[in-house]
Amino acid sequence: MARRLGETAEAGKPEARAQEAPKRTGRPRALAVDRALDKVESRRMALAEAALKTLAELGYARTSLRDIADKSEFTHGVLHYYFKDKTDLICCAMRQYKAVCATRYDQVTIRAGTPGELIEGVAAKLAETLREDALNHRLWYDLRAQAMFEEAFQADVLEIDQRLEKMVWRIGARLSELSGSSIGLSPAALYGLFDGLFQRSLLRHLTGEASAAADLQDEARRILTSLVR
Amino acid sequence: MARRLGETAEAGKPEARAQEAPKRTGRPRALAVDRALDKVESRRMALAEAALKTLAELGYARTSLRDIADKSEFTHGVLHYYFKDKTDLICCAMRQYKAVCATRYDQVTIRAGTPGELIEGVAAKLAETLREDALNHRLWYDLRAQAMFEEAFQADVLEIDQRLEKMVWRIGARLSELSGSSIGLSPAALYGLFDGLFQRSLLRHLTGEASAAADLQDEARRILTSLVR
DNA sequence: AATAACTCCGGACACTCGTCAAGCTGCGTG
DNA sequence: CACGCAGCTTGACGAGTGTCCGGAGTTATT
Repeated sequence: MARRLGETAEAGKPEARAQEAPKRTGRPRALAVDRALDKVESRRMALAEAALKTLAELGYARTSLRDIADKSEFTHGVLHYYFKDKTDLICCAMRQYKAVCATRYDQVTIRAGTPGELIEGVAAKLAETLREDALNHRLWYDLRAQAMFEEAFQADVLEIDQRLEKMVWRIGARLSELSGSSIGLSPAALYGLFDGLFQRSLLRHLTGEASAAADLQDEARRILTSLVR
Repeated sequence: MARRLGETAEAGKPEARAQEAPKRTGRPRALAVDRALDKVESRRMALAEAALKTLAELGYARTSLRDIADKSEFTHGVLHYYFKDKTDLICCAMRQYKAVCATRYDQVTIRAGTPGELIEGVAAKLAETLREDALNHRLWYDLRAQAMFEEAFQADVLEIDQRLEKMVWRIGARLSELSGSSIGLSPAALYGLFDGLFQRSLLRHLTGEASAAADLQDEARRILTSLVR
């Protein structure tokens, strides 16, 4: 007989407990339970990664659960074993994306020793990102637009947005520190500036405009230079 | 018996000729033909408007042709009489949107007599737009994201994007003219700045942040002021 | 008046979708 | 060894999709 939600006290569909506190307890047999939880969590992560890959390729509107399953090593039925529904899966995928997204420019920011180095490094990194990670970024813009319609996505999107704003601001703050002059834009404005510029460049890049990355690099250099002048 | 595509030489599904040159000729009987074309065109416009309304409400991913027809005075069967397919309808709707979208700030730009008036006017208009036309704007961001996945939308989206950039630049040029000092940003950068800022504010506004519009107004004022300083 | 063309309706089609239930397999525990 | 459960597959369901078609009603032409 098949299991139903809440049928057994100990077991059951894993996502029910995956939402709960993942704390390790010192009780007997906790080790086996922990290993099981780890396995569940690693499966969830693998499926979320497949979801990200599929969404980046097809876009939110054209991605079905079967598409996602095809990109994983499982079949479509498993998705409801590890996730409550499609929304739950996509939210989980976004949280996974979140963990990586907002540190991309930190190495450049930290390593730069002069304003010029920082400006060149950031501009080059922007162009590199546009060229080599365009699909993931178009997914981000897609999901952010979806969040304007679908309440379930809003919390995660807002948090990612804030992280990105802080990351951009770290660049601005470092630039200010290295140059000794304060930049005349608020964190929100600086983020809006680079986000808008990148989105514009991404659209052009994806529509076949070959110079989009180089143009972005030039533009970023010019803007950053004028900020400290 | 039902018509098929290309069955008759003179008549046929109207969208086939709606794509062609809509020039009025001086030949006999042209008047009746012209009136028929006008009627077809007005139907297409009405349906495209229903499409825009529906898309703004539900988002691209959740909008079906039946939803659109429900918002019009027709049933779903008519859509394929006036449009080749769903993509054709949405593209037509975008072209209709295009006609209005890029003149929103021109009145403010023209009427302002001092830099302060222009800055205040633009900032106020931004906030007003956020408050009163949020749904149409989230549709725009949605469709722009879709264009990154769907080739059919790219041409129209790119053209709208260029119009918006020019509109923003008209503000910048006027500000430069009124203040006598050149602003230190390129058209692309200025557009990216305001587009990014507005998109950020829209997300916050739609997620229930009550101060989003006021914050946008303050931020815009600050930015514009610092551009001419 | 008769005929043709234009408009529009509503149902039917062949899918695809998210979801769920039943059953198989292999492993670990009693 | 037998049992039970976790993990996964397979197949089915009902709802919803874009598209197409036959026909009815209306308008225009001859």
